[in-house]
Amino acid sequence: MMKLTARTKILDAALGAIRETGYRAASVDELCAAAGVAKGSFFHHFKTKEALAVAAAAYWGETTGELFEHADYHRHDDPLDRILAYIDLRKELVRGDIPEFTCLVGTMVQEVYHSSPPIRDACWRSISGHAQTLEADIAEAMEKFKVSGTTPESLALYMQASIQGAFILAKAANDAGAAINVIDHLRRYIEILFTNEQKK
Amino acid sequence: MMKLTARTKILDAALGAIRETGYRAASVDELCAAAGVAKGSFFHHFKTKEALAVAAAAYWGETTGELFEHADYHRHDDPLDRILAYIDLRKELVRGDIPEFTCLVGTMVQEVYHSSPPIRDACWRSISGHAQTLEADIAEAMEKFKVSGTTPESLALYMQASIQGAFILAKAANDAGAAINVIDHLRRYIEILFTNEQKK
DNA sequence: TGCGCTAAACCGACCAGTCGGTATCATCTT
DNA sequence: AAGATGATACCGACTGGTCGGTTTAGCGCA
Repeated sequence: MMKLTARTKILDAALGAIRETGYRAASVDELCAAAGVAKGSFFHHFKTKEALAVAAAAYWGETTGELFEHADYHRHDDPLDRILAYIDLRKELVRGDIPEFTCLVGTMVQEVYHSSPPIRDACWRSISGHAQTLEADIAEAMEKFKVSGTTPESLALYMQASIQGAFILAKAANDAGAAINVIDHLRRYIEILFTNEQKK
Repeated sequence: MMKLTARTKILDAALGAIRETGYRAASVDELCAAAGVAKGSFFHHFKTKEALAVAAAAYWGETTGELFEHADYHRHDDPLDRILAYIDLRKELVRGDIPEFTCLVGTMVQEVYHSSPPIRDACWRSISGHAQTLEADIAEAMEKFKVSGTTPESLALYMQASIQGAFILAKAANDAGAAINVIDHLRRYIEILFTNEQKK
């Protein structure tokens, strides 16, 4: 079990606050209050607010990584089924309020890509790292269904882009349904991409 | 020709600054300096910074709306060709530095969807308004190629989501190529969605 | 006694927004 | 024609408050 130290309490608070209000608007004082720690503890554990953001991006990558690692979708024998089950899982995760299902690093990187390269790179590590976990299944499916004209890396990143775009639409429309609609199209793309090519 | 008043100078400065650094980080003083106007003028034209953001989202919708309205892709006879040419145009627009081709409202809405409903709604009007300009072509193509299982609105919004996701990846990877890769997949989806269904 | 950690007062920089004032110009009055 | 009026555009010093970050004093456990 994870220790409930000040550090992890601050990280958990950061995840929630940044997903709600963004990086700049989430003040250190606010984070400390939400985490139930004093400001001194914050700067004891993180040299700067920027360092917290980098740590939060890594923390996000770890926690979500575990979620997907232990998910059921890996159980399917067919690689395409695994990919589609992954998409179904992403769709299922779109539940509750918007800050609860949207992506920390996708939110953060828009704000800081220009002003903070360290945070930007940490966000990219999280996104691309997650995308990489899909590449083996995609490679296997591409071979099995004789799909060419792209690469597992390229397709995995496209899936992440669609999902990130789904979150933007959900936020703008203030409606989770907008995200669901996007994920349904992503599923359809994958489906026909792998089943269509065979008919040629 | 547009009058070069303080108001439009501020709006133009806001477009650039917000796309670079985000809404919160773009301070009023900074915007005034970039626009070459005094702070008093800013608050003469916009009651609050939030009001500027709402106006900027509308202004963004107008200027980009004109760009697409007068673009060449409408000339194709075939509706599918028009859609694909639209995607090709979006791909061509991915040039130069990242702040120059990314979307103002997509950037802004992530930051403010929770804290400012007026800005959020203005962003949604811009996104959904642009998506609507694609619906007629999509409807025509769906009928011509006998595609069912979705709606023009749904597909138009998916296209916007993919493009927004493309921008997020480009920002995170600090590489416009990441956006190109996404748009290529979007094109492939549209292509096989309309040409595959016929073979069934 | 010493050390990892926490607490809260504190600091300068910067923030959005205010306010008193000037410049310009079209309209009305005489 | 000349002067008065009022609306609009613009200016920049100023304010109260918040920001990230520092400092100093103390707590709990070895």
